[in-house]
Amino acid sequence: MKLQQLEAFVWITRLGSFAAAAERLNITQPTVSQRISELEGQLGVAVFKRVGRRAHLTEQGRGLMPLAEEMMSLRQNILHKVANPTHISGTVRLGVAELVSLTWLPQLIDRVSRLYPGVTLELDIDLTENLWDKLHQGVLDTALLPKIIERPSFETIFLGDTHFAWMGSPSLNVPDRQLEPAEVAQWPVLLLSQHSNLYSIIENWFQDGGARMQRRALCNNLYSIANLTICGLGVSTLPTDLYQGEIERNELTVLQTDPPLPAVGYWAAYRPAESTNLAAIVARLAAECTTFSMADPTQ
Amino acid sequence: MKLQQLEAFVWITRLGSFAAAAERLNITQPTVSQRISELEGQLGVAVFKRVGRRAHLTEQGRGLMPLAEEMMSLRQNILHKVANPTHISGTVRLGVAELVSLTWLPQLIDRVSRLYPGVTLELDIDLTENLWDKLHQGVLDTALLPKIIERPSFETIFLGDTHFAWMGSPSLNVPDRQLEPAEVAQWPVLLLSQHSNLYSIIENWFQDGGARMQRRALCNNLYSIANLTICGLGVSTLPTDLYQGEIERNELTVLQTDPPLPAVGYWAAYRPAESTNLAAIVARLAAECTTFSMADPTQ
DNA sequence: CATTCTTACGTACTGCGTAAGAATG
DNA sequence: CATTCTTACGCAGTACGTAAGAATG
Repeated sequence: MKLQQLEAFVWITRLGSFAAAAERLNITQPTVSQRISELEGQLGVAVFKRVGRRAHLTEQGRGLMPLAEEMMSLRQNILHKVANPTHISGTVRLGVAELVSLTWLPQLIDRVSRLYPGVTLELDIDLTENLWDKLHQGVLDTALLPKIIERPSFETIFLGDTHFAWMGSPSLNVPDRQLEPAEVAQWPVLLLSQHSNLYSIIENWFQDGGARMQRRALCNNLYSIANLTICGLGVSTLPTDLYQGEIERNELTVLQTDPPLPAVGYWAAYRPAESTNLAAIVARLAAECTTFSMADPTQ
Repeated sequence: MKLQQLEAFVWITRLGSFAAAAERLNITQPTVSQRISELEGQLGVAVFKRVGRRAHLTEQGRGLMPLAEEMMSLRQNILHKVANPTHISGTVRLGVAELVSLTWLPQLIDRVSRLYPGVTLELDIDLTENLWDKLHQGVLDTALLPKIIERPSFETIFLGDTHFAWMGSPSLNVPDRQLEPAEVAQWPVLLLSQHSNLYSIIENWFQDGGARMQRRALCNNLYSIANLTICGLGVSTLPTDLYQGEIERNELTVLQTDPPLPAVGYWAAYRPAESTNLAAIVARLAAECTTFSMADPTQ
């Protein structure tokens, strides 16, 4: 019996098909078949019943699953507790909300590559909802994103709050006083796509203020939104920390609003019994990066 | 990281040398070296410090040991709980007190080979003390023997009591009444060797009765002692069940003694976290055999 | 100098991917 | 007919044993 066989078994069970497990493990699907048939041969029992083109767990398979998962987590335990970080190698599929990609991500990558030079990060920058979906599907190991609701099937680590403010080009001649939602609504709004977390925050902000926004554009790319804002095409909600430079150079003006925009909490999420607990390592490093950068933003 | 590597590591640590682990695992010593250097390479830390020609655990090695042992026992857990017994294979080194070899052993072998056809038993019939030593050394997986004192490092399963009686040839003209130790001492005694459990029992029996025996012969083989007894060379303590036939055929006579000989409890002993928990399986089967045979001695 | 671990090397085998096949919805 | 698993086959890397070497008590 080999660890690889159990690993294949675990991922087939989690993802529901041999093919999905193969993709997840970066091996071909026939190889997954082979690992399972070897496992079954050595145990002397079938762990999957092949009904049609779908594989379901047999009774024995259901018994095996918790033990195999324990095996996987024990392996990772060994790697954590006794292995030299320099020699840990593997790939972490890291989903990143775009805002994070614009702030802490470079630090995180730097930190990972210094502490775990053998670890490769596969980045996927996407919108919040898509990231959760991919986490569930097992396509991602870890995601850095705003936590909307509790997801009991994942561990989460708090990363930090990000503060947003309405910003616009100085050419908009924004008055230097508190503005209410209805006043902000006089300018067209540049928004992140509906799948994003920020979209619903802004929608609520206007709704609660009894105003209706005029959407100038939806975009799935925050960086582009900032550019469009600088060009004077409308107002948008941007992270204040990130655009401090533009504000000081008078390329962007902050709109003082009442109520202010709520702070957005960001979290690292990962599967608790991750086959590679590199997922957890990266999540923890991410948390370190943000506390670090919040204490000393120049770093 | 592979299970084989951890297995080698565990056995080196238990037995204290690469060579001993190699013998234990039925592989060559260079192969053990290779497995360890691979393990160390993949963990990026040395688990043994090679001081002189002796290998001692490093700090990381000490951390690894409990995790590796847990891994081994988890593997065996899987084999037990989900594997088909017919497909379980391996070798169990079974130490057997000679008395057991003369009574339950054939049943045990039969039972093992019927339930676990893939399992090979390597029998080692020896005296009690030697069996304990070999268990400690890791040469044996399981031993069936009288339990003299508590051995906290082993699990034990009670097998049953065996009753002994003084026996002699009818040619000795044993009187048909209760004999005291001093009277038994008139005949020369045929004894199991000093390393045996029976030896000390008999020595105590005479001592407590205030008598001194005349030792005719010490032998490490109970079967031979029985033969010598039948030939009239002296008296000996033999298991009553086993020699019922000889008694009925008037080849042996039972000496009625006061006090009678104490019953001897037999136990199966094995390492708790045995790398192959086949050790535990065999111990349990042994227990089943004896209860079986005591309920129905014809089987 | 015997014991113990390491290194070197040849061989046999295992495990993977590609490609083709079978089954199913 | 697209999707999913199985089978067949060839190649490459792995893992073992033998043999020789180094170190030590």
